[in-house]
Amino acid sequence: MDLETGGVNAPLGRAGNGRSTKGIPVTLKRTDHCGCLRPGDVGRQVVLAGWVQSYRDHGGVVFVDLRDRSGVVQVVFHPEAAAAHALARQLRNEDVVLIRGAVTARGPKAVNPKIPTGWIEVVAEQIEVVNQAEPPPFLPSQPEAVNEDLRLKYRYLDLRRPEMTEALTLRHRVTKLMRDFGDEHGFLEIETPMLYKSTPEGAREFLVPSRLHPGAFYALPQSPQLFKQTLMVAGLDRYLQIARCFRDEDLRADRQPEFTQLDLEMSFVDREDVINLVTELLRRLWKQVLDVELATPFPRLSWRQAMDRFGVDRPDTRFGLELRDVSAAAAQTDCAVFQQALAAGGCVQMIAAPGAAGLTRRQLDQLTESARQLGAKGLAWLKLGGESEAGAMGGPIAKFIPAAVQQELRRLTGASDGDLLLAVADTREIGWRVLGELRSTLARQLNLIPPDRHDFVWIVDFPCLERQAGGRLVARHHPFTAPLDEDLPLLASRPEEARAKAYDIVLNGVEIGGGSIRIHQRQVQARMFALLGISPEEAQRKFGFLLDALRFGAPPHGGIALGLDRLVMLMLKRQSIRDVMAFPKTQSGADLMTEAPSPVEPRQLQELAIGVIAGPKRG
RNA sequence: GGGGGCGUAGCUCAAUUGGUUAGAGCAUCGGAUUGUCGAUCCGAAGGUUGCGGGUUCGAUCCCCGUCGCCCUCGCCA
Repeated sequence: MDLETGGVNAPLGRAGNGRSTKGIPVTLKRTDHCGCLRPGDVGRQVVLAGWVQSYRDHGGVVFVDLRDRSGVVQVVFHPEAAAAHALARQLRNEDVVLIRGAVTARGPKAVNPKIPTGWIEVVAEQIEVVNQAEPPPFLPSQPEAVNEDLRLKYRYLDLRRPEMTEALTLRHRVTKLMRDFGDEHGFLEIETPMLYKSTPEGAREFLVPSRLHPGAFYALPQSPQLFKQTLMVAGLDRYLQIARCFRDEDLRADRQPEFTQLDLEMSFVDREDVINLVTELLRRLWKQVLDVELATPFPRLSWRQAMDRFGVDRPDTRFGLELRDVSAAAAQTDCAVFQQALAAGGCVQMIAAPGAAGLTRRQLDQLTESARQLGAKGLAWLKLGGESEAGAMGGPIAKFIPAAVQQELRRLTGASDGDLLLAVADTREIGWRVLGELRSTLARQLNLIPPDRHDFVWIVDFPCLERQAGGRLVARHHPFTAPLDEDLPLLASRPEEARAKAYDIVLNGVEIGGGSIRIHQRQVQARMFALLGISPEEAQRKFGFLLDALRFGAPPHGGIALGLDRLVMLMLKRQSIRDVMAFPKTQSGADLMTEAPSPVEPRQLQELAIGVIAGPKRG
């Protein structure tokens, strides 16, 4: 090939904007990826393919930063390669090019230590401009953050950014490892239907009209729960799926209408088997993807311990500020709010905020206000030490607390001078809720959360059931969760106290997965439905296929689902699961790139026997 | 459904107490430039201040409505 021709391209005619590159044949074939070249490649002839990230035209020498998925490398055009040089001078951001040249060591003064390829550059001999780009709405290399709605509209530009490429790459490595791990442990990857039966329990469903059955609908699955149990009855023993799930509820930074779970189910196992397997999976993920060695087994808390110590069932164990029940000490005070709460059968709970005795009255008022919004009647506070002498207590209620009880409170909470005690006197549940929330808020405010911690904890022994405001019992996990064997008798007498063979895995205060051992006996399942107020007819209508399956030889089985998006988000320390999904939706469920959801043709509705009551919103 | 924040040039932002011709950096276009890497230098172009209404002599600024995005409570495993 003639090095002087610089390829087959005619001049680009950039200024005239007659910019078609149609009909120009591509003759070069890629040999290497931009970001992978190293000093060891010096001397090699390579062909690179990628996008122009920036160009620096010095009149003579021209530099082009060429980017592909692997990274960026600097390409140099010298005037001696005249044709290539002439084309290079007309390059613009995000043009797509193929470049042939020699990998060359940079001179000592020309090294750029900021990029991995900064010790070498490619001296171009030939360039083919595959496709010219119009000036994009934003540049993938732009240092300032771009509005998220713009990023979502031009997602293909956004995904060119290294952070996004990194996220999708890591996500791929995570799912690949999950599949490999499952394969090693005897799991079969089995797909389950997306067009599914509507079972209006739990989350609101997306409905899909059936053309062949006018007036009837499929639902998109909230999860493959019932199918995976059915697969166990089928004797497939171990099932795994990277499963898409759909829930039509309001969105958050960590919630999308469609999201992904690692869903798995195993036969002839108990709780320990599932916990051990998932612990090993997580240990391996952190080791092989993040190069972090996790200490296993992970700590384990019963649901009740988690609530008593942290006020929530997904405790962030990276910091202290634990709740303490100080009811016994509070009973020995003359404090009216304490006495009233205790008399009403409630309790007094406290947290000790280290070094927070210096909070201003205004800050304390704000805490009190948020406590009220969370349902408390108020928030009592005590400053230890502070303005007065060491060992003293300050605050509006301090004078009602005898010295001996003050000492007892210090002992119970582990607080000392300079700390702040916050107390809620109310029902136990409100105390949990309020102090659990304040605990997180204070930890952030007081900077008590250590970075770079990976605090996993298993939460076990959840209550099976929960009594709703109206007095009705509902399943806390789902109605197929088996009670602990020793708690089976409680179902008849005190059902709220029965604990379940359920487990959640929590990382840094975020629930990343949950599962249970399922009921595999029809009689137990029938009792559970009865407790939940689901009549046999209703149960048969909604879950008949599973009840049938339980009659024909169901093995004991159980499983878990891990939220893949949240898991990857935490691994990458991103603030939103949208940043670890290729094509996420906005808070109102819109896809700004494709403009879904959109109105449809009347003909389509007619075919589906659907009438629309309210029209779509007008922009 | 409720609460809060944001919306100004293609992008990121500024604009004094409501005041005269709405500015800057990047991107774009033209020119210069042989070692840059957020290149540099000279020049140019670029605005329905999300949209609609109101108050005012005068609105980017104040008020009402509306649309969009984000955070959050409710909701949701």
